[in-house]
Amino acid sequence: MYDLFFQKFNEKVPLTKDEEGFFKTYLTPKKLRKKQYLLQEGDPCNFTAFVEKGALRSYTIDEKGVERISQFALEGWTIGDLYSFLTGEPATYQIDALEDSELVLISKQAHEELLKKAPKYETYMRLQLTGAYIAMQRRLTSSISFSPEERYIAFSSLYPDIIQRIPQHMIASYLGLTPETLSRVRSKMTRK
Amino acid sequence: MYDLFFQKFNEKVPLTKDEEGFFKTYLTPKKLRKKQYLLQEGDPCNFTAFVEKGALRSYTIDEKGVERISQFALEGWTIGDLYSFLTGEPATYQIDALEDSELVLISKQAHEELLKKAPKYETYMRLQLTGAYIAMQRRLTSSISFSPEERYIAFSSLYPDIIQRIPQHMIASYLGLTPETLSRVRSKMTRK
DNA sequence: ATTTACCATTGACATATATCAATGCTTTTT
DNA sequence: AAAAAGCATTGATATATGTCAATGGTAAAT
Repeated sequence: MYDLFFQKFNEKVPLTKDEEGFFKTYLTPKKLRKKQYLLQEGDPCNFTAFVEKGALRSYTIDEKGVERISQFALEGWTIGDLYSFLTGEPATYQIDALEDSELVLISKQAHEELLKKAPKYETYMRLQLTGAYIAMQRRLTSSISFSPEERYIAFSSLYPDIIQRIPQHMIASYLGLTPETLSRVRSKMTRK
Repeated sequence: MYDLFFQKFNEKVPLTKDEEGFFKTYLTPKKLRKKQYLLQEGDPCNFTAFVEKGALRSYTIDEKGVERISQFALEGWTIGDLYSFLTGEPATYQIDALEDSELVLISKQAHEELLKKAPKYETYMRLQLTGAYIAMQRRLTSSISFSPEERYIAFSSLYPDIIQRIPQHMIASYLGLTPETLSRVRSKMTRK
């Protein structure tokens, strides 16, 4: 049930079996059907979710009803609304399942207790955040400096598994393009 | 010399005077003249720099010689190339001073020792990173979803001090615009 | 004090991307 | 099995932004 979670955790911070057992008491499993919400806009996000199986996305909807996807999460990734999680403010993102999924949740309460009781958890969190920060910086640079075609190419080579599993118009949304533009970019690429 | 550094540190993680004294032994002061480099592309970034006084920027230069500013840092901010700092890889960013500046450096070596010896330092780092992550997420959303005018307005209200002190064409670069476009956006705004 | 570098603005024009609309295909729902 | 929904593609057109070039002002360097 928590296999992948502990595999990833151990890659960052090695744990003994006893420690794993201790951590397990703070984790909550959750299953989600495709299209089901994990988090609705306006609710406070009182968890982070690790994806054992499946695929999710976080996104906003603007005044015109256009979806803006801010993040995908496949197996081994973590997803949530960090700002809301840390501040208790209502979430600005919505999260739902793109496929039937199995998650491992860490509630805000568990998070706070673990920070107090388990130094290894704080280290894990720091490393998680570091990775997320670097990935986001790369994406920001890409968004500001690169053309749609360059962004799509970079995305494809970084996340080939997402290209396989996720509808193209969602990738367009993630890249900040219209579906039409992405379609044209792709057709221009294959013609080359 | 380290006044602002410890003020900000204490806001995140309170320290006793003794602890401050302990931390001080790991810090290095540095002064920089306007236009001087703190970090050149290709050198590994073996420090993070806290700005006591002055202003800096980090940026890349693309094949065409165009500067892309990725970050500004005024008093109380921290700047560096986190990826390079953590991995030891050559830096992808350059950093230089926009005004005469006074910095507090934490070397990579100091960073690693502090992580081992001072749990409060790890907490401080985690909180720093969390804040940086949230700020970057906001900026990314802004970059993908908002028009140049909206981006400029958001930036102005978030960082009025930067608007005051930094040349406009650098703000354009940060926002991912040409200087001409930013100029026109501004003139359209005032005409309203 | 003079010269030089830096900077913001404006105009004319080119180009990339969005928007609106229609079509056919595939998958899901009933 | 039929209907509906979701999706990718393509065309025509509009709009926003970039590019190139010129100007005048201001601050910095000599």
